[in-house]
Amino acid sequence: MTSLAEDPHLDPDEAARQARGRMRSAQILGAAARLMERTGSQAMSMQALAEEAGVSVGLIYRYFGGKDDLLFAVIVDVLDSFATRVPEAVAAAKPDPVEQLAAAFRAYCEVINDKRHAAVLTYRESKSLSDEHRRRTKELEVSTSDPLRQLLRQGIDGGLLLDVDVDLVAYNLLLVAHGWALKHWYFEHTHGFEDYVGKQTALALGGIVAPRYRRRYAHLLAL
Amino acid sequence: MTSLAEDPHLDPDEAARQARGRMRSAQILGAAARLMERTGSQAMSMQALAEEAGVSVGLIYRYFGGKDDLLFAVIVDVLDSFATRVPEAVAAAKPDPVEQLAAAFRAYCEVINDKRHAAVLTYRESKSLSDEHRRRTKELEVSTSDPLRQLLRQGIDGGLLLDVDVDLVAYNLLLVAHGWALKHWYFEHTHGFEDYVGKQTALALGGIVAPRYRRRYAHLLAL
Amino acid sequence: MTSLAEDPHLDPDEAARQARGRMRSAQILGAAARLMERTGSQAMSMQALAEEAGVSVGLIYRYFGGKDDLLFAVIVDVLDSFATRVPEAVAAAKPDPVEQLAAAFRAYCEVINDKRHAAVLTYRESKSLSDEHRRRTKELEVSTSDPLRQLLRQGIDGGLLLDVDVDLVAYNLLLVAHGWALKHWYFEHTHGFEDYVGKQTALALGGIVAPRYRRRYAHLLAL
Amino acid sequence: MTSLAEDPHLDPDEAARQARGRMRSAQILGAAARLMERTGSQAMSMQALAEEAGVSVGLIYRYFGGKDDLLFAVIVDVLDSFATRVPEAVAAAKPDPVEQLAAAFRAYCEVINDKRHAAVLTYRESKSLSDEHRRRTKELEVSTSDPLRQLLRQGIDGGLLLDVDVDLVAYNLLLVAHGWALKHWYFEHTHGFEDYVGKQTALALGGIVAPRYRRRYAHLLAL
DNA sequence: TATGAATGAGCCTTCATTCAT
DNA sequence: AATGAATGAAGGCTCATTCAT
Repeated sequence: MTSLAEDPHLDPDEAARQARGRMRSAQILGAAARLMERTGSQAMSMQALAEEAGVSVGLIYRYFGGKDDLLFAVIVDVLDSFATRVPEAVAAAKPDPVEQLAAAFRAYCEVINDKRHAAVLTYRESKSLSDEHRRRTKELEVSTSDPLRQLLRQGIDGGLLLDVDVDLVAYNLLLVAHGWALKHWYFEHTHGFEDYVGKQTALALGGIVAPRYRRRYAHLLAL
Repeated sequence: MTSLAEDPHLDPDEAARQARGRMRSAQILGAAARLMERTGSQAMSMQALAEEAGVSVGLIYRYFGGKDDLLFAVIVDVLDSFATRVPEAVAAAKPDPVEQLAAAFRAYCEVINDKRHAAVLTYRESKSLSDEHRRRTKELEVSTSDPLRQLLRQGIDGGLLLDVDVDLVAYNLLLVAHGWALKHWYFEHTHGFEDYVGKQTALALGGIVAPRYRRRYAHLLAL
Repeated sequence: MTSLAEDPHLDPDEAARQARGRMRSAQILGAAARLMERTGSQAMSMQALAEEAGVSVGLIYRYFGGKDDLLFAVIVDVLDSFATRVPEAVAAAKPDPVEQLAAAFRAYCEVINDKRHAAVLTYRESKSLSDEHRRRTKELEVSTSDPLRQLLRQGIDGGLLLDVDVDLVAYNLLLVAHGWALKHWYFEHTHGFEDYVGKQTALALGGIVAPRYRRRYAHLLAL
Repeated sequence: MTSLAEDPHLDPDEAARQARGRMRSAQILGAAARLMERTGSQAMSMQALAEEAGVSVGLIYRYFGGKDDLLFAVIVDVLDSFATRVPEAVAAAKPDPVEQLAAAFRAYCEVINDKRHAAVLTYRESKSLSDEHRRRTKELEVSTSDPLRQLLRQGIDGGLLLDVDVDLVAYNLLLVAHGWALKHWYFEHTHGFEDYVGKQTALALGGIVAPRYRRRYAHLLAL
């Protein structure tokens, strides 16, 4: 009921309980993402989810407020992954805006590939969210795309990129990254994931890298 | 549902009846698209649809087989518009693959703008379709994107465009066209429709027009 | 549940345990009465009761057989108070049937005032009891009202009271005593408890005291 | 949907529909009162009600907003009967406050006897009502008891009755009237309805009729 | 053609009860 | 003695679909 800030020195029982709780959450969340992707969030019945997750119906309600919160939690889980892994990828890339942009885009795609089931929900199920949840989702989406916008801005300011509409290009990159999940069933047979990311990177950068720097980024622009 | 080519020799009563029938269909279809866009197809109740359309529940079942058929009909209605208006736009454009490509893309965007409510359903509600309907929807989508692929192929063969992956670029163009409907609530405040189409055309072509022809298409590439 | 007369020779540990047990019982029983009065016994969830009582759900089941037994225990607790305190009040009053009747009535009212939460349950929740529990409740209610009937009979036999229907008058007195709990929210602002008891005593006796003895009981009959 | 004030000249179809609607309402309301009395309103399941009423579950929701509204409707139905039949009885009685008081009390008892199932609900189920419904119920109860208070006031002003607490006596009369429903299972074997009403009238009036007028109302005061 | 009353299967959610710790 | 995670049956309610008028 009352839970102090998680203290690692808490008694072991409490720690074990929390660990089991997190496991349960993940177990249910994963099952929910799978089912929602398969049939849509509205068509997913809680009984079906219980079966897929291997728990009882009642237990789902101990961990999540209800169907709405569950959808929200699945979406937040993806957006959180973006918030974690994209900055990591940027930090690991060469200290160059364009290289970092490519790395960020790849990171978006990788998260989407990892959480393919959940990623499409952002696009498909936003109407099923409550007003409050929709608002918070939009906030997260915006802040999630911030790295892209910052790098684009840096590239433009440094003369590496043409003076494009930053918001629009960032939106396109996200759209294309989600495109892998949306038509995954189609592309995984014709293109592999690496192929998809490489070609999309080349297409996207091809339209915005300043001509004089095209040679420098030839490894990214090669079709 | 199945309507053979109308017989011009039908008696006048029959003609009037068919006209009223088509009007009823459109009336219901429009209301359905609006409601589905507002809340998702699953959340739309047939009783709510009846009210929105200004008819009784029973009547909907006289014109459409059921809820599934209704969703399918709404989607087919959009895809039909593509099939009609894109070729028209191509025929009306200058006889140049790149010009025609731009015209086709604009036509896609215009249809999506006109039927914004219904357009998003293609992305959002495909999982709600029956297997048979989903199969036919995919078929239509593929044939719908044929003009793009043909024009890209022509442009590449004529040396006007770089040797890009035709399927991928066509997919991107459709993705971006639908992007207008998906984030319409966001862009309509920052970019107008014309702005959106112009900039997206420039971005897309900027990445694929062969360098030596960039000047010829400067009016399309201007950011 | 079943508690034999405690053995005074029990070891001290056992005694302490029993004491804690009784405290727990009272703690849970009080919380149950409060919650039941607030929302009805059916609407009271065992988890809510656990929270209100400050114990775990499991513990409730160690002390009470289940929800049904709990309701029964709450009701029995009130009826037990009647069985204890009414005879005490009668014994403490002057040795006169009418004085004792007034004292008994006052005692009923006092118990009801003390256990207002639980008292209404007798009226409101009898339908929620199992057949067996309902039977035993009725038995207790009847024996609970015995003092009233006996005193009325004595008064009539001694010529102090008119020859009224003993059962009916006893029933009325109980009804009016419970009336304090039923409309407590209303009367506590217009009449105080003392006012209520005094006036009701006067009204009830006013209708049944033999005319020739009205002066003797003027202190009870004054409106 | 839009229903003008009921016009007797409305087309016959509409009239027939309204008639059937009222029949359905009564059919469901009666079944609800029976079941609620038998097991309590909370324990009554909507499926059980549907079966008892001989309709489908869904239909209940066409006529009543839900379980809450149903309970409220049942209670209002009783209170409405009071509002109708008590004034009628007063008007039909001799033009004398005490005679009219007795007639009013009898009318209360008769309504309660007729709608025994529903009458107890006022006492038992008030906690199951929503705040708004409880407020409106209380309003109705107060106005329902107005005739009693008025007649008592008249009797006192005319010197026919002792100067008793009007609110309290009115409350007692209602309590005793409901007492017939509350312990009906007990009294119907020992007293008949007529016996109950007669004796209660005598008891109640016996305590409040001014001594000098006791002979005039001997027919009401005879035990 | 058109209506809308009626149906009932199925869904989300709650909660009494159990049991491993 | 005490906890609370876990279960699953049951209930309120919705809504796609039918059919008499």
